[in-house]
Amino acid sequence: MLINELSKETGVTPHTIRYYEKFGLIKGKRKADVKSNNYFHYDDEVVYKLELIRDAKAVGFTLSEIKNLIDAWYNKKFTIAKKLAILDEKLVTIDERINQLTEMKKLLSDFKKEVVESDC
Amino acid sequence: MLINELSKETGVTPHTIRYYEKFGLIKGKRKADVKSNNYFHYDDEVVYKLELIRDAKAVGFTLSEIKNLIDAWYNKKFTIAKKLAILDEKLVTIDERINQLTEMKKLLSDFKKEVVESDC
DNA sequence: CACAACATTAGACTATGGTCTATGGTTGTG
DNA sequence: CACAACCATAGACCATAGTCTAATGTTGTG
Repeated sequence: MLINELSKETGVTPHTIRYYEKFGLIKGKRKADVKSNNYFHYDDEVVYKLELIRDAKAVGFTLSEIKNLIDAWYNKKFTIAKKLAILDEKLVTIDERINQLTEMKKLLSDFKKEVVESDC
Repeated sequence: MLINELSKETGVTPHTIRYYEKFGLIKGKRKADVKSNNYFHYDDEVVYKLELIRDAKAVGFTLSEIKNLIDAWYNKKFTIAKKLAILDEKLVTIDERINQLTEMKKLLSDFKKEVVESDC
């Protein structure tokens, strides 16, 4: 599929898709048999990657971290040990973030109680 | 205390403290009885606010959101209802983020299992 | 075939959250 | 009193993650 279709399928604008491509997160291919234009074609793997990017960004990973993750996922040159190292690192980060969020939640809940009780 | 002491106490650089002050997150006071200089003085409330800012930033709140939160905390002009609304909103955000992180954790854990199993 | 809709690249611009530099005045220790 | 260490303001600069514009070529429908 071409960039516009990919954009519609994923909700990521063509601009941002090109930005990600330049960043090395995804890759389109030019068809050798098409000589009249130089359009990039994208497959379902790219769709899945864009969804992964969206999710990973939502939890606060930077594009560089996501690149790392995508390499663990798709780069056949990476050894199993290396892939596991990347995954474990991200899992630790996620746990830390969940802990921080839980603490912040407690802080706000406690303060909320205070505010409610002050109303007497 | 002056800005340098505040910086040492909180680990936030004087530069960033001034940036936060310009942003409206904290406020120093000039002493009326000191005429020879125009130094700002900071009290313990500011120390606490800077710690709150550090924690809130760590969980992904923007400075604008934090400003909001600090207003709920310290702004005496806000009604109790308004304070509770702000707090509830932030609590919802935190829950959403925890859910997203939990999902991402599952995704990575599953993929990790796949990688481990591929090693047979 | 005109013309909209789509494709490409390169480069300028934006917001956020700082960080650094310049300039000039103040305070405290040897 | 020299001089380092400190304070203030203003404005330039940086990275991240886009977003927009310009210039130009291609494709598809009436």
